Parts: sequence; structure tokens; C-alpha cells
Amino acid sequence: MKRLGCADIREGDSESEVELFGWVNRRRDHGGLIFLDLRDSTGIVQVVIDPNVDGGAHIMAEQVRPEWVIGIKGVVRLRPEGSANDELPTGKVEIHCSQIEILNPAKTPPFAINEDSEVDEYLTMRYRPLYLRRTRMIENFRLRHKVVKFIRDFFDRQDFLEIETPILIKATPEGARDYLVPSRVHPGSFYALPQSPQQLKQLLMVAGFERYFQIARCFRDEDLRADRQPEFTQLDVELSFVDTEDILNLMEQLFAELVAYLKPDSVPVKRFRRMTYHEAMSTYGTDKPDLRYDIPLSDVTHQLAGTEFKVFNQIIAGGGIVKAIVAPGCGDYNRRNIDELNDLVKQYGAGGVVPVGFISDGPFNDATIEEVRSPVSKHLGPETINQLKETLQASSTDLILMVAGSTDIVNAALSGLREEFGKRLGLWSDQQLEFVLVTDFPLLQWDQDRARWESVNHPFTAATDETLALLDTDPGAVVSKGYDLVLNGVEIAGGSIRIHTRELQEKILLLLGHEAEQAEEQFGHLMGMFDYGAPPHGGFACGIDRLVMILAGENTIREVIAFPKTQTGADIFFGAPSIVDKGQLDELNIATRVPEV
RNA sequence: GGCCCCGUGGUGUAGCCUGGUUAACACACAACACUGUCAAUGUUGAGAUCGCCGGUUCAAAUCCGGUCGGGGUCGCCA
Repeated sequence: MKRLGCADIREGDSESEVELFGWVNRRRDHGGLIFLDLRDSTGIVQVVIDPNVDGGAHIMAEQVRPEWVIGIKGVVRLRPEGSANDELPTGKVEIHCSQIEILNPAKTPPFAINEDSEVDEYLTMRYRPLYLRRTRMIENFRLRHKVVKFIRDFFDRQDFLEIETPILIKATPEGARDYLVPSRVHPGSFYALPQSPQQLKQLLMVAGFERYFQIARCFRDEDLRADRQPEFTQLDVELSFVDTEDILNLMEQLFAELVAYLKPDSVPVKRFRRMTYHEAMSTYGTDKPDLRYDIPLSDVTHQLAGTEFKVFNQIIAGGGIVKAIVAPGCGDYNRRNIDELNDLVKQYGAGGVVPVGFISDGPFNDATIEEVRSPVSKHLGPETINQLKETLQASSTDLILMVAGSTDIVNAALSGLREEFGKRLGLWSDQQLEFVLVTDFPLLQWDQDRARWESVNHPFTAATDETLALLDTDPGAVVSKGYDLVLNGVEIAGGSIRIHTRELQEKILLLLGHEAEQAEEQFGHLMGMFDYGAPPHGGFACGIDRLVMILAGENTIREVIAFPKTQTGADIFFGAPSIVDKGQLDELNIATRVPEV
């Protein structure tokens, strides 16, 4: 028999006898009448206990407290005139209770479960199951399920095969730090957990599956962030006989249909904005721009060359640049406000931020010195300031912020400022979803510290046909066939067309500093298979946690992960990682350098 | 590895800068009252020595140092 959920009860069930199970959400005791809000995974329904209907039930109801697990029997009735609750889907009905069974009493919970109040995150993890009991969390996981289900159905419709790949695999020198798993039968040897199924899916293309996908768990032993956990879930996709445009189209189709499915009322979008890496860096200072608001970066190096402001002159003379953004309506920022921005900018290695605020009441074309608030107004002079104002289209109440230095630092700092003002000024709405496809990444970038070339994406990424030849002469100018999908400033997916010949793969690995022998040892399993007829192929991967986080309107990935880990990678609920029994270590031939229990 | 923020009854906060009362408020909790509430209401009550260790001081929640835990972020994350 199908069990009815609390929120399934509607007007149509009026006068029918029902049995419900759930948690007491709230109790309102009027001495005579007692109201219980009964909650289960479907939602809430009101139960009325009238001492005249059943004295036993009433005595039970007096004892019951929030979070007690109970079962009730009763008759569904329409609520009396004027007592309906529009807030609840079940607000027009109530259960007139004839019997209450206490299935399990509950201690007063460590934090409120029946409301969406702030709780210290430590407690949300220490008492995780109770936190998950909150309606908002249940909704997050309902959404997550819908997203994953949609993805599976989508790829199934398109004749993709979902194929599982190993969790115990081989360590790779490239990329993130691996999590290692010791082998008992091969003393001294270790498996690694996959950072992603990258090589495996390429091998599935060699195998001829042609269209593969997987909802895969990935592991990276790196420091955590709001949108990073040591283990996370990725949608992994790979296709054969495709080029960049095929995959970009597939990504657009997938995410556009997903959004249309989840938000049927939103304006449908078929194509996403596209921009090159270069464009993203120059106008937003980042390769994952948040396009929900319009604050572009402008290069003002030329306008500032030759002013009396020595700091800028020196930086420009040394090959640096100056870029600016306009913070609308912030012309009146005081010393303290500016100090905060300075601190922010210093995080990115910039010397500081140079503010030029305008504080005029009325409209004007040229600002007089009195209307300018800037520590450098004298150095720059009214002419330069007005010229800046003109170029940046700043209004008479805006604040211009300039940062000077190397291109990398200036971009990073201003991108940080841009984000800060987006947040401060509340420049976006919660419902907004701004996708952008970023393309034409460089294939390689020079790593100063290690004095060698590094893959921008990963070493299996192919180069565009037009720039491939530059590999020998100017590796930094080679453009990759890689792409990222950015949503609201978060990189949610990325991929590329892959290299599918041994010759090119060897060449790239060599450029990346792998000796031929070493490359064979580490990537030979892949390249060896390229020798047997590998199809051209490519694909992408999408961070499911991040995607759901944004769709759920959450600020951290932890709110869409059932059992997340802390910033130090600890699981507070289970107490992992933990010291293990010496016998377990001995069996694995492992000696530790920290004292054992 | 660096920088920043937080830690006060069960929960969320105030107090801390400018040391000195009975450590305040809201919610939750308990008891009693109450037959139409839905954040029920009213009355009464219990509950924290201020994360931990040390220092300064006549006196420390408050100042200083360290440490632990949580969070944000830079580096890192192909």
C-alpha cells in the first residue's frame, strides 16, 4: 500500500481516514485543543487533537515535543471558515486525530530544525543528520537528484553509455596531489584515487564506445575552499569524431534544457555568450567572469603615462600596466572604505588601489578639483582626471579605482574588486543565471618557478590547427582546443578536444619536461593504445556540486553535499581521518612517523 | 605555507576597543493557565565563569602571548 505523505493530503481527501508518520515540527497547546504540525520528507500537515474526540490521543499530544517521531490516525477535514493557512500547500485541510502513537521521543535538538536559522557550521557537521532534516536541506537534495536524473536521461536520449571506471587507479605526476591507497599484496606500492577519469574516458574512446558519460567521484588532495571539497562529483563526458563546436553545442543544449526543465517560467536561452580567454582576461581580469553585472575593466595605461604621479610612471616604465573599474555611486567613499579596498587588493599582490571619487550634487561634464576626492588629484591634474572620467563614462557620483602593476596582478586585483562591488552593491538577483563559454585558452604557460612549460588545461589537450605549428617556435602562442563553461562567475564545466596521436602526445609531454622514458612509464598505457587506431575525440566534465550549489542559491558546496568535510579535510561526524590500529598498518607494511595510539 | 574573521547558557547574538555591577537580549527548554492556533498566547522558572593554556593586574569575557576548533581567502587545485 502506498503510504501517504504529510504534504500529499489535499481538499480531495476530505472525510477520508488516514494514517501518517513523521516528526513533530511544532506543537501549539491551547489547553483544550492541541495543534501539531506533522512533518515528513514531503512537507507539513496540521493535526488537531480535540479532547472530546479522543481523550487518550489528547494525553499523548500533551507529552509530545518537537522532533518526536509519531504516527497518527484521523480523518481529513476541511479547515473551518477563516482558519486556512495560505503559507502551506496543505493549508486548507487538517487531520482530526483519533489516535497518536509515540514511535520515538527525542531530546531537544542542538539547534532548531523547524526553522532556517543560522547555525555554526561546526554544529551542522557534528550533528549532520539533524541538519539534513531541515526542509531547506531536503529541498537541496531533491534538486540535486533532479539535476542528476535529468543529466542521465539527457545522455540516455542521445545514445550515450554510462560506464563506470575504477576508483583504485594509478598515481600521475601531473595535476593535483593524489590520495594514495596502500596495497596489501604489493608491499610498498600504492593505488591513487582518480583526480578525474580523464585518461580512462579517452581509453573508452579508443575502445570505440564513441559516446560515454559518467557521474563520477573525483579526489584531489589540495586545500579546500567554499566551492572545493577533497572528494567531489563530476559529470564526465567524452565523444569520438567531434571537434570543438560539436561539444560546445552539446554543452549549450544540456545546460539550456536543464535550466528550462528546472525553471519552466524563466526566459529560455538556447545559446550562451561566448568569449575568448583573451577577451575575458582583458575586460574582466579573470577567465571565469561573473556576467550578472556590468563592471568592465579598462586599460588606462596610455592616459596615465606622463602624468606627475611617479608611482604610475615607474610601473609603466617598467612594463607594467594600469587598469581601472568604476564603482557606481561610491564617489563618497571615505578613508576607511578605501582602506578596506586596499587590503583586498594587497591579497593579490598589488601595491594598492588608487581611488578617484566624484562628489557632485548635480550633473556636470568637467569635474572641478573640489568635486574630486582622491589622494592623487594634484598629481594627476584636472585634465587627466576629466579625461579618465570621460573614457570610463563615470558619473558625478561614481568612484574610479585604479590598480597598477604587472598584467597578472592588475587583472587579479581588479577582478577581486569587481566581485566585491558586485556583492556590496547587490548588483544581481537570486534568480539570475548567466552562462558564458570561454574559449581559445593558451595551450601552455611558462612556469617561472619550475622554469618549464605547464599545461593550462591538462597535457592531453589538443591545439588549434592554425597555431599547432607554433609549438616549435613560440609555444606560449599556441591556442588550445579547450573551453570552460562559467556560470555566475563559477567554473562549472571545462573540456577540450584531445590529442589522439602518439607523436603529438609525446611532443607535448617532452615540452612539459617529461623525459621520453619517463613519459612512457607514466603515460605509455594511453599512448600505446593510440598506436592501435584512436579516433579523434573530446569531451568535458562538469562539477555537479558547484552546479547544484548555484541552482540552489547556496554559497558553499557543503550545503549540497550530505556529508561534507571541513576546511582541513576532516569529517567531524565520523571523526575521519583517524589513527588506525597498528595491526592494520603492519598488514600494509606501513610505518608512520607520528606516535600511534 | 601566508593573511583575515569567528569562538560568551541548548541556539543566535550584545558586552570586549575604554579591565571592576547579579554577564544582557531574543529564540529554544521546564512548569502552570488557556478550545481555532499555525513563529499560538500569558505567567513563572531553570540554564553560561565567557573554546583551552599561560601572562599582565589588587582585579580579566574584556589587555598580551600561545594553542585548539570552525569559516573566508592568496598560494595550490593539469
